[in-house]
Amino acid sequence: MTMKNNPHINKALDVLKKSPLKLTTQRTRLIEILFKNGDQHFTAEDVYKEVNKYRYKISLATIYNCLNQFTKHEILKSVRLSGDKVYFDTNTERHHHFFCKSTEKLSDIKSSDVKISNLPKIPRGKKLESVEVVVNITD
Amino acid sequence: MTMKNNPHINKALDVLKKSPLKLTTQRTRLIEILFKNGDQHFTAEDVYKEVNKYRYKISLATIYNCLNQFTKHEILKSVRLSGDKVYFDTNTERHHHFFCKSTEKLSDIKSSDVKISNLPKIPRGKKLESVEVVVNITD
DNA sequence: TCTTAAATTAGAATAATTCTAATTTAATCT
DNA sequence: AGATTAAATTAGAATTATTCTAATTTAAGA
Ligand SMILES: [Mn+2]
Ligand SMILES: [Mn+2]
Ligand SMILES: [Zn+2]
Ligand SMILES: [Zn+2]
Repeated sequence: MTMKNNPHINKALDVLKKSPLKLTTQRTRLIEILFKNGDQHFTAEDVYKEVNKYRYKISLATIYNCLNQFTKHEILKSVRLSGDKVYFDTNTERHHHFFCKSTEKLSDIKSSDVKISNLPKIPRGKKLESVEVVVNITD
Repeated sequence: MTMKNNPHINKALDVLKKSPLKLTTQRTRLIEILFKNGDQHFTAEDVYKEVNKYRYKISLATIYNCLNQFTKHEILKSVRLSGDKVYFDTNTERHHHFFCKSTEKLSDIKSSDVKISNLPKIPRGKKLESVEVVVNITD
């Protein structure tokens, strides 16, 4: 009875099932672990450590493969910011972040909570892709 | 008569002279090259390639050392964003950026050109360090 | 000119991520 | 169910940006 019917997990598993990706043991296990507590931010290394606390082991290569595939299929979102590591985010909506330089942890800022005005026009010939706001904080 | 009295170069050299850093041939040369065209954004590797087009060679280790020291002494500013490489910026004022994912080039957005309102309050116990806006664009 | 702390350098080390190529497995097809 | 095969998993090697090490050189002051 290990935490059945968690809506975050089920939603992510549904997206996986509707994608062309195969439903493997590793992918199912990863989704169960990553989504069990709702919105989270983590690096590949975080996931590797967390996953391998359990009896079932997953290789680091597979963790990278899965996180990247999940991102491509919008089960996760990747967040790249100051620092060398890529963060993955269970929140795939458009939103912004606090980043604490002391703890190296991200937290969400709802897109609707920030109003950006007066943005200069996009350079000629280019098109807008996204606007990312990072609010850096410290302890 | 190699481009004497360029105000950008002179300003940067002045900051260097007022700092505790020694005035070496390599540092002077770097400042002459980096500041000759006003505001620029570049990676260490960019600088390495550019510098070594001239007869006077500077090692990659020295380029990293200098760029980092310059940043510490506010001759340059570092900009870290999506992607693995650190960018250095001759504009040390607070400002924001366009980042073109196709060309991997940065361009400036004046801080005063962007109005950010409704930012949620900083998490308890933390203090604000900076707000960075990156407008991602493509060709 | 002498002294010495700081700077430069080549090359080794590191760290996050991707790649390679061998093996296993999920899903489909008799 | 058993056979087939493209996709997935994996260990370990490779890659890339950056930092470190330790030997040598140099700037700046006495
Ligand atoms: Mn969240
Ligand atoms: Mn600029
Ligand atoms: Zn988030
Ligand atoms: Zn800039």
